[in-house]
Amino acid sequence: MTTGTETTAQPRIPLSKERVLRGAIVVADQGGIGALTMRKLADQLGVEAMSLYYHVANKEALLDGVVDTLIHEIEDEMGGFTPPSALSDWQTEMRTMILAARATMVRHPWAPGVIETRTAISPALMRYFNALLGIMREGGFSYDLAHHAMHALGSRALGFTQELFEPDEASETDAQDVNAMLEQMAGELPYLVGMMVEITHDDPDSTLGWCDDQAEFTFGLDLILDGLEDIRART
Amino acid sequence: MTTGTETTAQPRIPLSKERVLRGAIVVADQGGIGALTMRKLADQLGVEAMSLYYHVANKEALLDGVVDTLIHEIEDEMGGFTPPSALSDWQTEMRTMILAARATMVRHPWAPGVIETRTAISPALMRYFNALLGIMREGGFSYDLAHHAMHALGSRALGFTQELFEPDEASETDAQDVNAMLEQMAGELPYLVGMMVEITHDDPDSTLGWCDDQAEFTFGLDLILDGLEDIRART
DNA sequence: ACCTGAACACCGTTCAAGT
DNA sequence: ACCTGAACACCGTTCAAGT
Repeated sequence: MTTGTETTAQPRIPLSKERVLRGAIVVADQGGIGALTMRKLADQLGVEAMSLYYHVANKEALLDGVVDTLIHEIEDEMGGFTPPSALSDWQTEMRTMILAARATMVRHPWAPGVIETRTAISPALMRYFNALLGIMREGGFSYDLAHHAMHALGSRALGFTQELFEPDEASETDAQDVNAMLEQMAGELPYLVGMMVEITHDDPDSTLGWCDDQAEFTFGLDLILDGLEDIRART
Repeated sequence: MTTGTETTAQPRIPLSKERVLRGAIVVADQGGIGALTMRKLADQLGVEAMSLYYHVANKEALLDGVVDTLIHEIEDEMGGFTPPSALSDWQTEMRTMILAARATMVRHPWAPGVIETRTAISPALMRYFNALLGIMREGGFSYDLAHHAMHALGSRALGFTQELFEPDEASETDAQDVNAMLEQMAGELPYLVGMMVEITHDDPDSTLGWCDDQAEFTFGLDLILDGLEDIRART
């Protein structure tokens, strides 16, 4: 009851589902998805953990809501998932939309992991997909091809991909360590070592974390979009 | 000490890292990844939870080992990740290898989720990648293009993709429910509804879980492989 | 209507101790 | 060398109770 400065949490504003969801995003942004526990979220909101259950059924429902909020964020930034403008071709419209989604994923690196575990599809996500399908339909796709296209894109449709070789960000292996390691593996893994040697040679600064994620993302995206356009034009 | 039948666990065989890892795979296969706790794994092995820590540093290390074992399984099935045979083109070799990996993922549906969370790369996975790179190199790829290719494939290189619209397997929504739902959404989501109507119309049996995963996987895979071949042939 | 305290079942993990 | 018991810090969640 001290009238001291209320720095982070203002206990006066009553809780609401929206405040809970926004709080969850803040917690995950600051501490990673591991920090998003009911207890820590409650702390962040200046409340007891059990109060959250009044606004959200359980943690799964919380995560569902978080994803929905995030997609909503993309929608607002784009000024709504508007119907295709017919001002440009389907491919550039699709590219623009997906890269906008990607920008949000880059701002919330923990989001892909959460999205992957959802079993229900959020209403906002349905609107997003509807918009992508609209772009393809107006661009001359059959529903059948558009359906294949969604599968082919997979998570890339939402602006992220599952990399298999995620370089360990924690271990700051420098170029020298890498070279020693490569030397050792060269016998068993000639092609892998060959690739890494060539790439680190072309770019002296690069180490194991050598990849330009944005460039690789657009390379893969365009590869798929170009392939789809080929099929569309042929049929 | 009763000489009764030792049904599941034989406490006589001493624990070993291999037995722990194989046990973990059994537990996950039977009860899903949620069932894979140190305590339940210990039960399965007829041992106390704390005994596991003698053979495995912690749960993260356990999961690292599980992934390594799984890739090893692929390797054994294929008779080793042999160098390219030069008997066929790079594209069919790549396809064969990736579809073999996929078969293992289908047998262990929880595996992709575990693989995604790994931060270290397992030795077996390195051999797998080396083999893929070998196929591409011998097929006429530059290391630069092969590198792009690995990124473009992402998790598809290991036989799985992240779908965004995973139909809820639990809810057995029948065609009638789906139609009612579609009716309701038609105004806001015309393209999404249009696609689903057409697809459920073409195949009267199909519902929300309408997709042939294997067919969609190969469609996306071939789209990427064809695109890569185009680039390779042009340069 | 909205929030809380105490309690429960379940985690991963430590550490000293047993054989 | 290999395994265990007791204990700790931390989860999500329930339920009856407070205002």
